[in-house]
Amino acid sequence: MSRQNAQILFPVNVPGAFDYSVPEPMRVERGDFVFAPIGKQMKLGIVMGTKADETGRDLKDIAEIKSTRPLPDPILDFIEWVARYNVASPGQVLRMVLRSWKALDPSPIATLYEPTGDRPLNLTPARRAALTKGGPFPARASEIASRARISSGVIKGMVKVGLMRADERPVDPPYDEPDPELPGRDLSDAQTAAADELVTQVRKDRFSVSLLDGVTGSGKTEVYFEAVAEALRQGRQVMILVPEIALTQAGLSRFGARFGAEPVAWHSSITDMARRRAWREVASGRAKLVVGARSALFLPFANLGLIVVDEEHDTSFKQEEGVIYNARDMAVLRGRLEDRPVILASATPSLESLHNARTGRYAHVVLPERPGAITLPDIGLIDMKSHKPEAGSFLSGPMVQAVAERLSRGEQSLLYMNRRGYAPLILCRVCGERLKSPDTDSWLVEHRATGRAMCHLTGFSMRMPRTCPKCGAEDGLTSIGPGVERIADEAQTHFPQARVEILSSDTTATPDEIKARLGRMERGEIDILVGTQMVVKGHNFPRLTFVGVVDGDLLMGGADPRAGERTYQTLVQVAGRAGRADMAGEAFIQTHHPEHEALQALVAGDRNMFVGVEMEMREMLGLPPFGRIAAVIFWGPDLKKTQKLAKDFVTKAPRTDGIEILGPSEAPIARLRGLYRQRLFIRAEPGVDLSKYMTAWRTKIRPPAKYKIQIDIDPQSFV
DNA sequence: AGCACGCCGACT
DNA sequence: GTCGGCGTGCTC
Repeated sequence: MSRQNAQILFPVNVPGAFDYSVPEPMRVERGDFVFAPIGKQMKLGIVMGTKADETGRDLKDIAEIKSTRPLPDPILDFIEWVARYNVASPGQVLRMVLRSWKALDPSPIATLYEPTGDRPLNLTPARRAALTKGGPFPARASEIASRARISSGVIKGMVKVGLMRADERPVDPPYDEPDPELPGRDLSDAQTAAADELVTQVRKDRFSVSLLDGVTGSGKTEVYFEAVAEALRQGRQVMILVPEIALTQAGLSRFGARFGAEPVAWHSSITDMARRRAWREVASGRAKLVVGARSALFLPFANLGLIVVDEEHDTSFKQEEGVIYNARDMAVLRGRLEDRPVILASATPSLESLHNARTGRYAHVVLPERPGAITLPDIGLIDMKSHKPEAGSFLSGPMVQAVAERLSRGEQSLLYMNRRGYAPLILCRVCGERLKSPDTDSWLVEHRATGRAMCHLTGFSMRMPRTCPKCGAEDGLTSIGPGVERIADEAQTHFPQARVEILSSDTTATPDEIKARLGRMERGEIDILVGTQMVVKGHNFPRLTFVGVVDGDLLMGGADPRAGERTYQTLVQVAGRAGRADMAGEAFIQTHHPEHEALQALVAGDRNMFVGVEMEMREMLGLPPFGRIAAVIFWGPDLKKTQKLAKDFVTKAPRTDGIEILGPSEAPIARLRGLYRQRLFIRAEPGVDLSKYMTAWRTKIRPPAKYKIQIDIDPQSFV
């Protein structure tokens, strides 16, 4: 038998896999974890393929095979496809998969302690503290000690006298198994029919995509739970992707209630220990139900049975840094490579998914409104041209009137303002200076609650200055435009006796505060809640009967072709907060463009009308889903040279039919963290392999040091 | 990613 | 005169 050669992919940013020689008697196969020397270091890599050694090319030897189960074939394919599709290196994608590869080793063993249950009356204070404040058990002595503020010697002493039990156990125990046989909520006939359709797809056990399309309150979650239950019954694992914001304890407990066990949560801010445990249990196939943010896509499921993307239209599924990808699209890709069904669920599906459903590529499972259940409130538009508030105010007469009515009836109002802080612009009346973030073309936002001026893009923050930093004028700085804080102030001025609170994802608010605020809102202890995007999702406030959208135009204007779609989706979700229980709801949207089709469709409660107009526009312009778009951003420290890089790049464009180049031009945020930014759009006709085209193009030019070319396939953000 | 080589500022 | 700052390039 001849010596084996192996292609090894390392989790580093190199163009592809490297060739190594496999010393006999070692044999490797695709998916094996190996250690091999790369440069001066020994690194973990994955065998992507093997072949017999031909010409004795001088290759380094693989050092060691790790005796763990190999990565399954579908995820290896997935790594290569994701890299190719998004014009990234496979090594970067592998890095996302191997985030917690240390979990391959057996779980570390630790001595864990738990109370025996014995509770004599005459406990010393330290021992009592260990039992009452030391939990949850079992835990390491050091954890119990720090929670109970005692020394760990106390715990050892308690073992001796039989108050605690010590056990050698794996630190990463398996999770509780979800139980698919627990009864779900009662489903209506329409829901049962939809659930049956999804269950049928799961039973087929093959790749398929179903778009589960149902208005807020139609019970989408309960319906796809049936498909989840079916996959669990088959003994398979289920991956559920949700927008980051939905990964709250409240969001997860819905799953716990249905399946009798909390799902495994995966997102960017879990602890290292939780991450390692989750990765290990997912890779072994023991973790059955995983609910995660977009990065959960890269978990190495051993036995995947179903993928669900909840709120599939949500923009937070787009990763904008590092490897740029759209998790919704990659979820469909993963489903195809795993040959398993995918469910995309939304009350306001993306136009791309709707198009795929209409052309028959996706199954379209539509949930009608539940009879008797109140869904969308009555929606009215307030034309701000005829209902102009006085200067420095932002709530129109009809809006204030609507809130006043709710107050007098003891009902709640929600004012939606998708801008954090007090005012988005600080302007000097004397010299006209606009306060900006250092080295960045982005205004500083005034935050009165903290007395600071902050950049929401770079995280820069400073004490709110008293004098103009440019001309030194005192009292020249004015706050321009509204943020949630300012709207809350204005509401409080109108209604001094009302209980007004703010809900925004701000640095000042801890998760506990936010939870407490939501609780107060649910219990009716708040009259007027002023909130950002954060209030949009999933909360049910039974006494909320009025939603006021302060600025219905925020997302419109500008050159973003998805603005209309996003406005529509956001407004449907916001308006849907009102009147979910048995009280009728009403929503007002303040706008300068009441004629806009997104708003007209909203008032008419006619999604098809909006979708029709929007699709026509997209088709005419050759935009997705009727064509494909890529964006290229050029970054560099010198404006002229960055412009030149962009122009040179354009001259190197491979000549192909069906490609149109738009630009280059200055990016909307023309300078960020000291770097200038130029931007280019590429529009491709449907038949063109845009990823392949961009890859070929990218290899033709090498940016000078400190200059960067970033490619974004299917951009969502036009900033 | 991480390691080495490289070319310019503050130390004995 | 050297130590070391991190900017740049390379790893089968």
